[in-house]
Amino acid sequence: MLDIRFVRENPEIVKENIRKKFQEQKLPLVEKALQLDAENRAIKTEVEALRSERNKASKQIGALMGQGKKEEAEQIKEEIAKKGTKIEDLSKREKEVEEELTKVMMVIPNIIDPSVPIGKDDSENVEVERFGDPNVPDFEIPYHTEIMEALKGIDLDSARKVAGNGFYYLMGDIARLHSAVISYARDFMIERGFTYCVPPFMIRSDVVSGVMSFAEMESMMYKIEGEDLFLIGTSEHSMIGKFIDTILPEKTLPQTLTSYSPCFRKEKGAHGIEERGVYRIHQFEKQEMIVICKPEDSMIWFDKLWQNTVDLFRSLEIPVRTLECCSGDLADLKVKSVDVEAWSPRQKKYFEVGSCSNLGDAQARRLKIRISGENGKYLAHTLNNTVVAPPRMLIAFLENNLQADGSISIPEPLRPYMGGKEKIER
RNA sequence: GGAGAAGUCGCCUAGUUGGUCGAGGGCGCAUGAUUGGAAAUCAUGUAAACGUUAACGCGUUUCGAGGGUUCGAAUCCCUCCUUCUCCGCCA
Repeated sequence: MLDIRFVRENPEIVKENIRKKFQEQKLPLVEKALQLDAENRAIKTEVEALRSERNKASKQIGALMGQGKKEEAEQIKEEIAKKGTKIEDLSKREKEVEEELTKVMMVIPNIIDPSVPIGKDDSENVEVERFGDPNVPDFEIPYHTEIMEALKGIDLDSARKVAGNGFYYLMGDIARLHSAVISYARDFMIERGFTYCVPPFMIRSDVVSGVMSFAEMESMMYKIEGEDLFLIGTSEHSMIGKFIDTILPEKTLPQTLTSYSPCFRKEKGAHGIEERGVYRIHQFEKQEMIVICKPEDSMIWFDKLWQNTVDLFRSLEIPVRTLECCSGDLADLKVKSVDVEAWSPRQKKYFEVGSCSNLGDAQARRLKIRISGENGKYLAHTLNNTVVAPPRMLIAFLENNLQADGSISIPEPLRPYMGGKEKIER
């Protein structure tokens, strides 16, 4: 969500930004916002003048009543009553206009960073850098569920009976590996100075609309029946929500947090649930990192954040690359975003295992997350990034660590979390 | 889940027969005076959002949130949220 003042002063920049994101259908919204803004201010001027008049008169009545001059007071009362309906009408209109304006402002996309490549959709995302050699072994790598099943590590049939498609039972050493990865990732981030946090797994609707766009909400969030609660799609939601309506002193920044949570997603729309496996599912677990910082620091933090994920995967010998999200693929709230992708020796291509985003002040404006400093108060910047989401990362892990004999070698750093095991065998 | 109490300007607190209360006091903080310097003391100032203005300023709204009654609500009514105490239940 942009600042209405920015739109007022820079309508052409806002329009150009919409064009860059290939959302031409939203161009008329800019004019609409400007018109609603003008109307809003005109109404405010008028209604506030009327209210001012009424307030003065009310004070007069108070004074007269105090002096016992009832008749004079009654006279003024009548005069005010006549104007009352006009104030009411205007107030009503004021509210309508404000609501409409907010609605429009909610769907005008955030201004993207100048460094974001221009492109229509995900096919035009740009590879930035590769880390590690994408190796392909000389034996065949099966589909990840087959690797897991061979190790008695997954039961999708039971999961379908119990919860339906898009759920899983992880079993035995694979389940343990899953927990090991989460624990390892947690400690990895704690060592880098992040504060560990376990947040609420459900959040209220006002937080939901503060942290994501309406479109996202529709396609992602599960609502609890009969309650004003939603299951979180990622701990970013409750972690950024943690700062709703707060003014942070400058010296408390940056806030760097790493959080664990299960994540629940409808996955409605574009992709849907994959038929077999744990690539795209309704429920998974994730270690996340978020940063709240001063606006001038957000790009520095952006680079530090994705680097953390790259380092984590590299510490487990998994080749990765970074892929920059092009303008058309960038969610409306985001200023810049880069995906971390892991190498799949089976598919001989990279696939997404994490996403790092700089939201600028968009979430901060919706949630009123501000910073107080020497030069007054201003909106914070918010960022988030995946440390690791184990079910999906296990695909990369298993494919890259599979041995010719069907066993899985466990990289050194993970062994303490696996009871010292060096490999998982059939 | 049941019964009761409460939510005021960074913190503590005054304010319940509705009217000079957007709100008094204390602490904290800022500036100035005093001092060789500090402490102490004294003085002044100290919420946010929005509108308007070149600016000083002026105005509107906000006393947990949202509605209502009224010319006028921190004060009365309704709904919700949160906290505390007691009881019940339960990882």
